[in-house]
Amino acid sequence: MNTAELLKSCYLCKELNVQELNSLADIVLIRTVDKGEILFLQGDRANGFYTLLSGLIRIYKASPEGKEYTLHIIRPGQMFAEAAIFSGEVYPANSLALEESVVVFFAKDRFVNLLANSPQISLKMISALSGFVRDFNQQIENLSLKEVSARLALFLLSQAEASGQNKIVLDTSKSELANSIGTISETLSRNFRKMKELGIIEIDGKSITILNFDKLKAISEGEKV
Amino acid sequence: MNTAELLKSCYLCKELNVQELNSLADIVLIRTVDKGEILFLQGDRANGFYTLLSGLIRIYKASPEGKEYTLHIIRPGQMFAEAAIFSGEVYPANSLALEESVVVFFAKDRFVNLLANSPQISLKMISALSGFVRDFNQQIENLSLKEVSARLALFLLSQAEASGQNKIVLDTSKSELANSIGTISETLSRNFRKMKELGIIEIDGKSITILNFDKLKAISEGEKV
DNA sequence: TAAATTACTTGACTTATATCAAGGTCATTT
DNA sequence: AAATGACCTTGATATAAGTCAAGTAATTTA
Repeated sequence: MNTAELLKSCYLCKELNVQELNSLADIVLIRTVDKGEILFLQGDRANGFYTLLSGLIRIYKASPEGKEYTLHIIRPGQMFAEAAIFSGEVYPANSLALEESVVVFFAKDRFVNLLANSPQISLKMISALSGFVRDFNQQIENLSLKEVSARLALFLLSQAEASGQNKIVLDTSKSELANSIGTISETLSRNFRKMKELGIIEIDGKSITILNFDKLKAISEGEKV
Repeated sequence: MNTAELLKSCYLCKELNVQELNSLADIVLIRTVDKGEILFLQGDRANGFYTLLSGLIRIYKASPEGKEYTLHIIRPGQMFAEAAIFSGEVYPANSLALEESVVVFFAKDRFVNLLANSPQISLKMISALSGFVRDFNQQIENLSLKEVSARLALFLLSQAEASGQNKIVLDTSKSELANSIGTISETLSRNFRKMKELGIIEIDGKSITILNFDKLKAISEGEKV
């Protein structure tokens, strides 16, 4: 895969078109970091920020007494060390690869230059990130719905709404779905069965048909199943 | 409060300094929307995007058959209708104030102009939003820790780490804390008591002192209490 | 200061859901 | 066609946490 294609997987670049991705690709540096390797240390001169393409990075500080504490665990797609580039000239924390990782380095000078010349790119980045902020906010709201049935109902409704159809075809395994709505496959399975028995949905493998939208909506709003 | 101060509460503007906020303030329009009022309709010409300062906005579409469905519920701090400004020239959905709301309108032309002249502002906006994306991601991770004790331990540790002290003073009510870690006050109360009995923490009203960091860490990682 | 309101704690009870264990279904390989 | 393995379903059980109800402590109002 070329650099532009790789970049696309970052939250930051989600809205960019091929041309824009290419102009970004020209100014970044892609680097592989081995498991256990240090990417930068607290106090190192900070000339830019990073995004993570794959792997896992730990950002941590060491207190004067020598105790370490974790500030962030960085997951693929995320940007990190961006605070450094204007709050000061050095990284305020250490970073360590918890797994073999691929990172993208954005040199501050070149990045600012690019933004100055293409405000359209700024706009798209801001927009993309705002969208994620909104979605994650929503997801946090949803996860605090206590019942699995409510979260499942919400998932089904949002899928149906997004496609404009009453038939949903899962694009993941049911275990993954379970995980994404904050439960386990057994519980998901039981919830599906219950809804099926009540005539709310019909299931055939990965395809689910909604038969009773109103009931599903009521469940998503907390009604007992 | 003046416009610049109001703007500061948006995710977008979190990193901006007074001067930058002022230059933004010069190009935006603040508007109050009554409960039940429509801000824009699907198909309306889109010259810019919004952020919400207070209130609650529903973004929804109407299907050809006349059925409505909600795309997003916008909460204070969030940006909305930003997709419109480059994907097309019209808003792709309707927006309705569910409560009396205060919104900020950013005209696209003026905003792009500002970004082009001050790439520093772009950089800070991108950085601020990236930070929120990371934090929310983290919060989603944390909420899916099944045990309340683990979530509470995580909260205590992160507070202590942030302040560098082993004494935490809550800046909210305990009910609010309960809600923010995804439980209710009774359960929180019982968890506090348990930790107190085990000598892990000491509580006096709103101030909590951590006596055993290691144990707390173990609990945050799933150890039974 | 007393009364009243609000916030927190505690106990008894119920329930949703995770866990453990077993069996079934489906697709792919041999 | 039999065998393998991944995924899903189902049942039995245990338990964390929510609900309901009552009491205590803290704060505000009069």
